[in-house]
Amino acid sequence: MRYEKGHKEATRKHILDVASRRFRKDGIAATGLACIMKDAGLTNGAFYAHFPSKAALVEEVLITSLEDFNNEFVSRLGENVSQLHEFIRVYLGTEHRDEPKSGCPTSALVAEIGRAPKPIRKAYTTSIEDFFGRVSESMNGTDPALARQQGIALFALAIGSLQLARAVTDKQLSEEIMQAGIEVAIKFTA
Amino acid sequence: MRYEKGHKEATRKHILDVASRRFRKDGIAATGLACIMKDAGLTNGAFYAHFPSKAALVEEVLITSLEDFNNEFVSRLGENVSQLHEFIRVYLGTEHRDEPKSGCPTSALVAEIGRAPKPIRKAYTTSIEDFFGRVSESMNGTDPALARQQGIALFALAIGSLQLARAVTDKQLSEEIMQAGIEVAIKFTA
DNA sequence: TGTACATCAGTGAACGCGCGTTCACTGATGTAC
DNA sequence: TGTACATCAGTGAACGCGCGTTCACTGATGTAC
Repeated sequence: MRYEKGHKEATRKHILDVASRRFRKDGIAATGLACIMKDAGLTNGAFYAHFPSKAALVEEVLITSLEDFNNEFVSRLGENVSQLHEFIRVYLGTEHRDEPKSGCPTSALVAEIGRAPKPIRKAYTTSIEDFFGRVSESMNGTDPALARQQGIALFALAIGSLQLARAVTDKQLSEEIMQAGIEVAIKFTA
Repeated sequence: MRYEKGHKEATRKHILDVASRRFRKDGIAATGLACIMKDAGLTNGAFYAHFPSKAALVEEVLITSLEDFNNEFVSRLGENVSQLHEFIRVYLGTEHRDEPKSGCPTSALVAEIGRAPKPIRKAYTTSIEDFFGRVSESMNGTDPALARQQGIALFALAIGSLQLARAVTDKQLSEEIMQAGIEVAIKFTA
């Protein structure tokens, strides 16, 4: 997050990083450009030297943050199932639940993406399709079609559980939701 | 949706209905009061004769729409598993995917609820806790703790799948996501 | 029965505010002769 | 080496607009004598 003013490409990347965290924390619609630029240590007007509009920023944030997440996700997966189980435990853990700003972009933003204009939804579709491909590849098994189906459903289970765990105020219920997601996911892929 | 002006209680209910649909369609943050009141066939100022603030409206909308959905959900469930499977097929169907405004409030709003002020999150927690209780009751089986765990995970899988299916632009991928959710859910509860 | 007043739901203009966006400008750095 | 000008990233005030909210008002209905 430390960066020097003056180098345009670095500033652009910096704005993307700041916006990506803000969007995941507060939502896209609820995050203003002024607030992003202030967080980035810049003034309002500088934004339009880097992006043509808020919509363009959103699109690029989604592409880059999903790519980053995909890379991190796939790097943690390997050939054996225990690595997948370990990942699910981290995904449905209190740290990830309590830090949406540095967490999975899909769980934070998927509903808003569903309501967004087509270019944004298209950018998301490309990224998630890539993700599904990588996940199903990493899931070993004789039947690749089944691996893909299980990969998709497991991801849906994970984002649904995380969102529920984030929404409820009761800590015990929140833990229970995450635990249910973990155990059912593990049972199903065992 | 037909209603007569002049009876305060009916107008209040009407505003709640209209707001509930708008929130599910466009999101809470993105929906303005002026737009809700216009949809309801009333003028701006009338709002504050019924609700003290937008936050109060949101809270009440969540309570009532979740209650309505719970009632509909539970009424469709019975003692046998095939009814549960039938419900999942409807939940993860094209009609529900394409009509969020009359669909499940959780799948549309859970992420925004997670970011909302505590009173709103508390209202949601009460409703969803009630829902989990009813679902686990309706799932027959010897072990009630297991029924509850499966009920929670199944719901998480359903909302996650629906949100993903709504977000992607590729129709085929969207169908595939819903199908994966249905098949995994059925396999798991068979 | 007719008149006077109270009640009540809803009207519509206005408020301050923050939004996304624009633009004339500043000040540091690079280049040319 | 010094001077003149171009380039470039970023500044900060301003734009129109729609937001949530307020409030003086209207007009229909209910109540009292």
